[in-house]
Amino acid sequence: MKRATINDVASAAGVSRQTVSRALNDKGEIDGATKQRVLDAARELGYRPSRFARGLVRPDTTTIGLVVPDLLNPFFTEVAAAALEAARSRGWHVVVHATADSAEEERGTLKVIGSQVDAVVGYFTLAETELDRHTRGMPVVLIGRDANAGRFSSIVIDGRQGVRAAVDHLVAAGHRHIGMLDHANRAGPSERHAWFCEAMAAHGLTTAVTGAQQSVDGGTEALTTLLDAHPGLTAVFTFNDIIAIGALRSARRRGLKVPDDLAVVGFDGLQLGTVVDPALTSVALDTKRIGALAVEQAARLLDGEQPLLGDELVVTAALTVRESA
Amino acid sequence: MKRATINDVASAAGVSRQTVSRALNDKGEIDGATKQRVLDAARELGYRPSRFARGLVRPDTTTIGLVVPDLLNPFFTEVAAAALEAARSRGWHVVVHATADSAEEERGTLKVIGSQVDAVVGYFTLAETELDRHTRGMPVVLIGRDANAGRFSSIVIDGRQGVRAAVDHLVAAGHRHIGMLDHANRAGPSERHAWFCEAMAAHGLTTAVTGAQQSVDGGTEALTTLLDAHPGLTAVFTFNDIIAIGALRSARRRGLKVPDDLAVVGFDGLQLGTVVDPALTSVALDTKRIGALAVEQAARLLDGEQPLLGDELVVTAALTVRESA
DNA sequence: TTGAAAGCGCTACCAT
DNA sequence: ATGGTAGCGCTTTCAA
Repeated sequence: MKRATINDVASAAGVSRQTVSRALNDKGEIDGATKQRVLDAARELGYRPSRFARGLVRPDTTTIGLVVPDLLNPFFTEVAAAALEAARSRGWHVVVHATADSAEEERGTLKVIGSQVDAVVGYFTLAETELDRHTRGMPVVLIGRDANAGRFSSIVIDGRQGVRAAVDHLVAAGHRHIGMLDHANRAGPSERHAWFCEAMAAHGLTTAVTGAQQSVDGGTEALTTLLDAHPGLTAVFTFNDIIAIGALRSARRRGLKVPDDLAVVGFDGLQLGTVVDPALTSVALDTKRIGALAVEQAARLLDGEQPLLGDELVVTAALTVRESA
Repeated sequence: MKRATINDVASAAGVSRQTVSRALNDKGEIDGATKQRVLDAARELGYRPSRFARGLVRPDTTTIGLVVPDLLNPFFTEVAAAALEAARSRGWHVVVHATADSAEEERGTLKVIGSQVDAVVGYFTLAETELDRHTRGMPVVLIGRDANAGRFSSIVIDGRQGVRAAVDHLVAAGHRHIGMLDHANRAGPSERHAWFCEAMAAHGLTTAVTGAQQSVDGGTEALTTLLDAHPGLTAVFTFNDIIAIGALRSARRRGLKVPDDLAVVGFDGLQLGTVVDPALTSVALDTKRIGALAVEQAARLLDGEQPLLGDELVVTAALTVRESA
């Protein structure tokens, strides 16, 4: 069944389109009875004005697509909340999509989103060529990808300093045997792993690594695996706070006191880290800044202004010392 | 500066509109050189096709507005994730707005969202008359409001059974002095408070209540206040899990063992409750169902199908016993 | 108070 | 391979 249009309502009510428009938009200059008749006809037909036809005539509204892997992961939620706020302050709309870290979902999202938004902001794992194909000409701001060379802008996450500070902190506390719980769901070790190794190497230390699923349970399991293989470890650095919280739980189950028997340092600096006991020490990212920066860059791209470049797009991490290390 | 249209590109490239359209949409039947010329002109002018004009011509896309108070509260995030998923499976788009629990923001959201979405789903505190005024004729599905009488549908949260089960559970464990940490940020006690009192009364018990801000810190403070005033309490029921987690922390700081010295029961059943120690016992709401149901009802309203009615819109709560009680 | 006509930007269809 | 024409559904002049 086709949707009723303004013309259907007009003929049903025995008036012209513009009269319908007047009735629906509470314009003056219309007879009370006529108005009522039109309203009734509209309800009768289940008429709803077309957003598109309206948008075509009315002043522009900007809508951006925000793409995150998973809204249940607090990190992405914090970024999303920040992006939403930044968009709101500009009077923009935000369409949110979750891709579950799947390339297939990313493609689907882009296809669906393509003609519905003015710009896309968010997390993608797709290759640039494919991204390009699906977003022809639309401004795209990536987060956490080193892609400022090509067609895309990217908010770059630089955790090198922060991770270095974390390792320094651990070493200063006397730790020499520090392991890492990296992520496990993609090909190869993470950038965070590289930063960690670099920092360790600066102290002349080596390390042991285990991959963990990106969930609390994943962290719990992974720490068990890691400690079974390397019982001498006195500290662990994790890919993110979620995994760290799992590690905390695992340590507790083994009867290890944190931070005395085992120090734990996460990455992300989630607010969530303050509700666990002991509160999580973490290499903190400014999630607000990430979201706001991404939207800001999208705005510049949309307005044809000078886009942010190089350092302006970099978000650095800083060590937040709480209780777990 | 006005946005470039397809006509601008056409004249710049010295071709007709349709040729521009072909070039941009990768249609065949176009000379390679021409296509390149058009693409160059488009980039030159910063041309981006109008979503609205496209939408007008292409098959309809449904977009709904999802309104939540706060994306940083995991409860709403869980509901939002479920709604997103339900929408995705229908090929719908979801525009997300956060209102920060402010009536002013709600109004702003409705105004902005009004002509941009096909239906609105979510949390509102605005009076029905005002909601009506801002949403003229658009389907609206409220969550957690008893509004199925008027123009609006609402997903009703019925925690009576669940709260009753929680109190039964506590009483069976020997508790007689059970307090409550209610919310504090609105006028009057909550419905959850009423359910709680009712369940207590069924056991011939009375209770003591303190209001808490809806945050972890709020819960921490409130439990301190409550216990200072009523040192004899051996258990507390809280408005939600966030507050309960704050209470857990407060108990720990007082040196109280949970659940031995103080049992704690939350409300919401968040996944977050499993990462704290002890894991939180909670009256659990099926957040997935809430989100899915709200979208389902929106779908029926949009399609003019028979909407869900009465019991079909009710989501009940069930006690999830973990470690804290 | 109401209606007729124009046009928003785009794509589909039919010519050429 | 390219262009002309029509029309998507709506609002906004301008007349009546």
